[in-house]
Parts: sequence; C-alpha cells; structure tokens
Amino acid sequence: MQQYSVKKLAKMAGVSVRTLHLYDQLGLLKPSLRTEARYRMYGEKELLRLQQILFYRELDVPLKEIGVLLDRPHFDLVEALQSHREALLSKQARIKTMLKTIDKTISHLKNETTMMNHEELYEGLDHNTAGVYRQEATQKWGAEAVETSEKHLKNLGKAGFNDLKSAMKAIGEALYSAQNQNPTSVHVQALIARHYEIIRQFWGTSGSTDTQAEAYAGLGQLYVDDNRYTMIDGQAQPAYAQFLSKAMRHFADTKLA
Amino acid sequence: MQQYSVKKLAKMAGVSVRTLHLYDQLGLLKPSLRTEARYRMYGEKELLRLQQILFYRELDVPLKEIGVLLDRPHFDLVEALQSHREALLSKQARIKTMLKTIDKTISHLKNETTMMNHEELYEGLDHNTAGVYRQEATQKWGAEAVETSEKHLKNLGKAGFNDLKSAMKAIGEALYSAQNQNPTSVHVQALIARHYEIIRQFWGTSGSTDTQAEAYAGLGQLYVDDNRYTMIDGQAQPAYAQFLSKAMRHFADTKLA
DNA sequence: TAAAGCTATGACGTAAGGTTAGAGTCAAGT
DNA sequence: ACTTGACTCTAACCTTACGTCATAGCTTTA
Repeated sequence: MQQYSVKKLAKMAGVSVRTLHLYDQLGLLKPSLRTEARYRMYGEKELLRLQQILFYRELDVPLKEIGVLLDRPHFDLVEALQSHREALLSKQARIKTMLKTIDKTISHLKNETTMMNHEELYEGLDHNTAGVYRQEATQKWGAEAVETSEKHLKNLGKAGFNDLKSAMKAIGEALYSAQNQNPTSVHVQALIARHYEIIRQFWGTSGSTDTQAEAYAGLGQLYVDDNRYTMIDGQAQPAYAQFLSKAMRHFADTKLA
Repeated sequence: MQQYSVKKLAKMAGVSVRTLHLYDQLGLLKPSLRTEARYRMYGEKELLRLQQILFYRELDVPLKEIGVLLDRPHFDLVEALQSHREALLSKQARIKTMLKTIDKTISHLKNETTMMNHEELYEGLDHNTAGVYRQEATQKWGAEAVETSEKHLKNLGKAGFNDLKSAMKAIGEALYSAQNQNPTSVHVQALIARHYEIIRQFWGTSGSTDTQAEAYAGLGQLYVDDNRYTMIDGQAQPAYAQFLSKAMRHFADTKLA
C-alpha cells in the first residue's frame, strides 16, 4: 500500500505542507500513521479524503463544516467521487462549448485590425489621460516592461489572426508579461479593456450584446484553467488568473450596456 | 449640506459601523468632520467615496490597493460613478433577459407535476438513504421545521403552477424556512436538488443541456438580488443567498452531463 | 562523515473585520 | 431635573486559513 510524506501529498493535491499540518491539527485529515520520528505518512484513503475536503473548500464551506459533512456516518464516498469526476467533465464540456461558439463566429471575421498608437492603446480605459497612465506605469515598473507589454499589443493590431484562439494566446502573452508587476494596476486594466476590443472583432455582430458579454466573461475561466497562466516558477499561483477572470466578468457587467 | 452619523452611513451603504471605524483608521475613508465629542460626521462626498470603495472591494481588491486607486491624482470620479451606474443597469438587464427567456419557455409547459412521497422528495440527492437524511434533519432541527419545509415542497408538486415565477417563489419559501438552520446541511442540498427538478419541468425539452445548466446557475443570482432572501431581522445577510447562488452554480456544473 | 534536504513543533503575522468592555453623549419622556 | 434608551468613542482581544520564520531532529546522498 502506497504511503506519502507530507511534501508528496501536498504536491499531489496542490496544497502547502502547512495546510496539511493544520488539517491534522484540526482533526480534519489525520495521517494514517506516524513513523518512529513522528513523520506523518498518508495513504490512499487520506488522499481521497483530501480531495473531498478541497472539493467543499471550493464552495467556501468552512473547514469545521467540512469535517461534519465528511464524518457523517452515511456519507457515500464513491458517489461523492463520481460527482467530483462529473464536475471535471462538465468543466471540460463548458470549455468545448465555448470553443465551438467561437469557431462559429469566426466566420464573421471581416475587418482587419489596424495599427494603433499610444492613445488608442489605452482608449478602453480613458480617452484623455493615456499619457499619464503610461508615464505612471513606466515609473512603477520601468520602461522596458511597459514597452514589452505594448509591443505585444501592437503586434495584435498588425497580425490579423486567422482565428480567435491565437489572438487570445497573443493577448495572453501581453498579460503574462505584465503579471509579475502589480496585477490590480491601471495598466492591466487597460490590457483587459483592449483584450475585449480585440475579441469583439472576431465576434463581429453576431449574437446579442448580452450573449457577447456572457461569452466574454466566460473566457476568463480559460485563464484559470490553463496552466500557462497559473504556474509561476513551477508553483501554482492561481491568484492572478482568478483576478483576471473576475476582472473580465466585471468588465463585461460594467462596460456593456 | 447633509451630514451622516456612522450608523446612518453604515445603514445606507450596507456595511457595519466597525467597518467605517476601520476605514477611518486606515485612512481609506475619513469623516468630513468630528463633533465636539469626537463623533464622526460624513458628507455626500464621503458617501460617494464609500460607494467607490465597495465597488472595488467586490473584486477582492485589497483595501490598501483601493486607497491607491482612489487617491490617484487623475482619478475621474464622475466616470467611475457612471460605470457604477452602468453596472447596475447591466444587472437589471441580465435579470430582464432571464425573465424573458423564462417566459418564452413557459409555453413548453405540458406535463403536470405529481404528488411526491418522502423517497421522491429526496431523490435528487440519494435514492436509498432518503429516510436516513430525513431522520438526521429531524434530529437536528426538530420535526416541525422539517415538516414545514416538506409541506412546501409537496405543495409544489400538487400545485401545478401556471408560471415559473410562482414556482420559484414557492420553492423560495421552502428554502427560506430552512435558512435559519445550518445552510450547508444535506437537507438544504436536497432542497436545491429538488429545486432544479421542478424548474426543469418548466423548461421542458427546449434548449440544450448546457443552456439549461447556465440558466439554472443564473437563477441563483436572483436570490442574491432579491431582498426577500438577503434580509433577516431587518439586517442585510447576504451570506446565505450567496451560498445558495454558489451551490446552485456548483450543482449545475456537477450534476448536468 | 558532512552537506543537503526533509520533517516536527511552536510561535508570530496577515486581512477585514466581529465582538465585547467601559465610558462618555444626546434626545425624549416624565 | 432626572432617568432611560439609543448612540458613540476608544481599546483590546477573537476569528479563518493559512504564510513565514525559528529551532531542532531525522534521512539521504556524495
């Protein structure tokens, strides 16, 4: 029977060692045994239970509650796991559906995107103070970071992608380059605004405004699901992607009449 | 010029007095003046700024960041307020759209809902252990609470509503009666599962499964927006409604192939 | 055998408040 | 004038779910 150390289990489940220590202390997840030197060792059963815990944690159920839920005498582990599996399948399905919708609307692609100057680059956020924002960003992170980010954006304008997927990938690159800086900055807000503009070109006029807004907000989920944007230095860092997702949702709710 | 005490401002904005004390201490929102007795008094300007703060707080922007954002020299207050207003309009529009969709699908209403027994009542969650769950719930909250809740559900079966709106209102009643208990309980989960079943009857077979799931998850927002479910004892208590909304989203993602 | 890497416990820090506690203040009713 | 009830002040401790040391013991590898 397989046994895992704290580190191994933590890595497998994507949590910190500290988290496992805490869960042990709270009685939420006890190791199956302790070695001579009091090292914690976990078995398969504990791995499964941890999955359950994380599953409920996603819904912001407090840890105490989770303990009660899982320790219910008639809790059906198999059924719960199946539902977990279905949740993953469903997520996959949602992404597939979105891609399908995107593919359909690609056919509307007509007008070329054009070269942009600095003012246009930031117009999604503010018409008049583009220079100010840019200067502010430059002061904060240096000219190089800002220019790299802008270069990506400008390339977006010139490129004329033949599908939305590559457009998203390119804008993702730009966002990625800004990510090590302050993610709540105006600069990132400008990127998000521009992001929407570009994607809208691929949607064309198909679909109601509401549908477009929904779809756009949905795209945010892609960033969360794609490792490309959640891994930094080999460490899971979902905070940034989640902020993006939220910001996109927010943008869709706010800016679209 | 209008002046508000802490309590008044707190009530208007839907936050606690403690929150205002904290924001004052952090320098995020200072009262416009202090009375002789050091009572905090806020003016219109502070009310507006508080709106801004809450706006960004919704996106989980840390308070420190919010301070930086709002104190930016070129921050355009009017524009920000307009965008806030648009956000509200957009929310309204989303609800309207959903109602429209619902109205359209009402025409598919054909099959009558039938009387349910206990097993059926809980089938959304588990086929075999309905009795166990029921017993558990009874032990926890007493027979009366459970029976009241079930009565509502059974009435749903008998009623044969002529529109989805009243169906939702009725199931809302049932959920409301269970709300003072533990909202993460299996009992509430059962209610949610049943909730979905009933609503599905009104959707009939129209729309893809994905659309149905989306629409169902969207309904959760109604609970959040409707004062009926967010006010308890005259106090704003959005936690429950938000949990419901989340749970419904989760259910939609999990249970729908 | 010594360095490198893993582990243990304990203690403190964090964000955004909640929750008392003790004391002062204000308006209304008697 | 006096009391009552509602309101306010500051200060201090509590909370959740961990992150981040610090110190010390254990294991593996060169």
